[in-house]
Amino acid sequence: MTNSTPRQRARLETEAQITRIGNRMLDDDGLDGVSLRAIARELGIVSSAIYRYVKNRDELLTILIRDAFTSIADDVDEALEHDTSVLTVGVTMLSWSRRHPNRWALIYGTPIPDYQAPRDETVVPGTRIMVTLTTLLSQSSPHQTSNSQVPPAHALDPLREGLRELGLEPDDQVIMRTVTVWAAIIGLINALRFGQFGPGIELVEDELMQGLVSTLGY
Amino acid sequence: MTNSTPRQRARLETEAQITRIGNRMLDDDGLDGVSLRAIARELGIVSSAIYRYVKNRDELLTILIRDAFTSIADDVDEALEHDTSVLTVGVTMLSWSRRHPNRWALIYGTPIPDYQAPRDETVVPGTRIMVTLTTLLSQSSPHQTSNSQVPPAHALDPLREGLRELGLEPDDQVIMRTVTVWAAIIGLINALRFGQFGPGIELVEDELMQGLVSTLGY
DNA sequence: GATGTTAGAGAGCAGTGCTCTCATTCATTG
DNA sequence: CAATGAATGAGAGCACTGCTCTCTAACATC
Repeated sequence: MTNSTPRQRARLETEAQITRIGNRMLDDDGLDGVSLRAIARELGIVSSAIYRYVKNRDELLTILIRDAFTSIADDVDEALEHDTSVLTVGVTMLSWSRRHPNRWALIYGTPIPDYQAPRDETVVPGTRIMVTLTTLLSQSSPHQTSNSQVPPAHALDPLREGLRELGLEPDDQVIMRTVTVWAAIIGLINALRFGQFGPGIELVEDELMQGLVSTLGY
Repeated sequence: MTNSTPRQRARLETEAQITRIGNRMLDDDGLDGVSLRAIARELGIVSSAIYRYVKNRDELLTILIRDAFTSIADDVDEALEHDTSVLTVGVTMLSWSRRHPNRWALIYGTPIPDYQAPRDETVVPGTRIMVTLTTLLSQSSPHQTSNSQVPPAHALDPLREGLRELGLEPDDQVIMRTVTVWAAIIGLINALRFGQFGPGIELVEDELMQGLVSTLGY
């Protein structure tokens, strides 16, 4: 006896198709191109029927966001197996962003208006790389002694609490370094992906990442 | 004899009102809240009449973008008069972003889909801070000797050309340092404004900027 | 085989940007 | 000063979005 009826199988298939089409529309036309009506159209279904599979547009976005976070974190994890370094994190993320610019914008760009990320679904995959980076920076210290002063202990409380929930207990120096490195890496990629340096810069992306990481002392 | 008819004066007033309302809607509800129909409604005008004053939505956005770039660059210029340092650039931009988060997202966040910035109108105000930063970094060298290797000369050609058009001729070392510092500062502010570190981090924004700039060697 | 759930159709609401036509008001010019 | 032409606004309409509600038909289960 099969424990799945034809209807159940059809539903799973349709759900998978929806996320597939959604991801494709995101890649092709950006977030604005992701339209529930267009997906329904492509499924050969009337527009209202799509709501049998997806509560609303935000729920679809949550799926796409989770997918993207997972994809980039998987890439980073795999790359770190071959070479465990901050630079590897940077260039791997950079490479991923080059292949999926719209997905990058979805997870690291301007927050989507009115969208509220459901903690349970996106927080965990969304923090994977940061956790990895924190442990990485806990082990290796920077080549240059960074003279960055640590702010008053209580100021870092909320951040420390957030990291504790993820199973980490780094000291304040490491927290500060992590935040700095994190912001710098994402900032560089954002600046590149969003074209803030004008055209032509694509040719030196990797060199810029290398320069940045080495400037940060890693 | 007045060189302006009542009609001309009314037009100027209406145009000013449109940008005023547009800016307010941007501040209040983000870019998605900026709707031509809503502006027309507030002007007591039928929706189609708004197109007598504004070619289309993109033209309004161009105005808002130019305004924002000018505003933040003015702030930076004024702050630098009192204290000429990289840190001042960073904290001033950070402070501006705190006061105008939606305007910040407009100019430094994810590019607006399908929007094409008209070179003549936005490029000049949009590059003011970067030009300032480049000259700043041309004069003062970093405290730590950054061991960032410079990429092959031709790779920086497009960037060098862009800077030349703005009246600058920095050497490659300075270009690399500028790009790095620029990306790091914007990246940190983006990460803060876009809530990538979770809630509670607002309390240490300035300290983070201080730490970042000092880590960069300034 | 009756019952209840699920998938889908279809109409409709409110909102957006934008275009086109028509009327009215104003400014300029013969 | 009267006529011409430009500027302003009204109104209807198109195409698109997310989303809701009601109804019907297919399917699964008891």
